[in-house]
Amino acid sequence: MKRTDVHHPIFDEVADLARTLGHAHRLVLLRHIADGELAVEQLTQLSGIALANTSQHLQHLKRAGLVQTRRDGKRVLYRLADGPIENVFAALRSLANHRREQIREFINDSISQPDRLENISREELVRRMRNDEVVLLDVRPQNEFATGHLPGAINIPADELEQRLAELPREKVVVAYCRGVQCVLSADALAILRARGWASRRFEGGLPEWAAAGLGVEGTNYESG
Amino acid sequence: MKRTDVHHPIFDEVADLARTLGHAHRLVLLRHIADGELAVEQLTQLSGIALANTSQHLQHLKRAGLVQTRRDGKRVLYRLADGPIENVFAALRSLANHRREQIREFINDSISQPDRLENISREELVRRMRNDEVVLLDVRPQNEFATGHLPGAINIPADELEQRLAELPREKVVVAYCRGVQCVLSADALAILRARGWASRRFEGGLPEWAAAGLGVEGTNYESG
DNA sequence: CAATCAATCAATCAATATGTTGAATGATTG
DNA sequence: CAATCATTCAACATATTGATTGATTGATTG
Repeated sequence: MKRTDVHHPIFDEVADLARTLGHAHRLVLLRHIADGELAVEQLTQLSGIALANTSQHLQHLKRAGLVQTRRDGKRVLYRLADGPIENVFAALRSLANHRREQIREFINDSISQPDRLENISREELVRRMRNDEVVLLDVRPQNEFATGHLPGAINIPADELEQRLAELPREKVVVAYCRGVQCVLSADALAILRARGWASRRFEGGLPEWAAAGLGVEGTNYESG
Repeated sequence: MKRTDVHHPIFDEVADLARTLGHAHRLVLLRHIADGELAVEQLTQLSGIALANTSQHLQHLKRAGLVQTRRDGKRVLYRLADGPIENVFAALRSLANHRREQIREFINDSISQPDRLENISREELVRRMRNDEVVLLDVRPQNEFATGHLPGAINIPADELEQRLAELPREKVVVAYCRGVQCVLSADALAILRARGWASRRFEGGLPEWAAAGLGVEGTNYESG
């Protein structure tokens, strides 16, 4: 009788879009791409996904209009397309968190609680830095660290952290940071640190928030970036 | 050993969620459920999806935590679960629209190019009104509407349209009109409606053409205006 | 131009997802 | 309790998706 909106194309379009986001690998890739233009091989390194597989997922993302490409010499650089992509991701993540909180009301999962126990505000960070209560841990790659970092920060890229934990003092609170809210490196670092029993927090805003607040940055040429 | 973010469970959870939204049938079902608690068979009627199939998709949604159920007699009623589900929906839809608009830029510029698929003639409008196939949408401000409007028209000023879309029926073609050819309100309205998947047309002549043709006008004192 | 590098393509297999059918369950009605 | 109604389950056929491998294309380098 009532042949309704099943046939309306918007549902198919939205579904396609959702399906494109429906694979962890593609989400991981998108996340990295959101941090800036990256070549395919860099993405394989960052994500640990096999080369051809990475390429396929990237093309899936491209077909869906979520990323765009340009060629630079022999490399193909992927960047985020225009449009409210981050909103979708944020909404999905927030919904996932909401569900997770409901399910795990009892369990104290340090990763899933993006709250006061995990994050440290810029204000609190500045105060505790003055009191020398914290150690800053920059978990970005070396080159990014060299360009600019928070004063006094130690640089241990996230993927080396597990091996180099010994370099971190036990007697202070470790505050990890990376490229900013959309970057998960510091969250990963926190998971590792907490698993190993370090007192640790995450400065979610990362370098961008710090610099935007007009606080000093150490490094070669952060201004030019 | 490289502990990258591929292993971060949030990506899997978000991906699961996205995959659940990655099928037009489930989106259609969700959409209906969002309007209120509904039983399975009602949903099959509304959506046109086969019974067992509907049930399966509903259970998929339930597993994903997007809907909840309760029993009422022999029927099982589905309702939307708590949490920011609508946000995800809205974000996805808005992204889909964004892409669609980019594609459409080649095809036509909806405001400047009168397009027969978009505009409805007075003759066709009259005919379809007689058959009760259309809903008239007056997008002018309230006071103008009060003075005079097409018979049976609903009044939703253009700038409130986005918030009040729920007031419009899905099963009829929405015909938007405003002050006449030189007024862009109805064109804006059409953009919104079509972006959200409404079957919609524009009566470009608006109230002036209607009245000039000697057709009846509802309202307090159109003559005096 | 041959060698090399980055990325994509093509082909395959395994794993999942979907739609359909008909049977089974759970609750209500007479 | 048998009959009925609403929903779910189970099983199957089919389609889609994902990972892997090796070949191929495009651009650069010497």
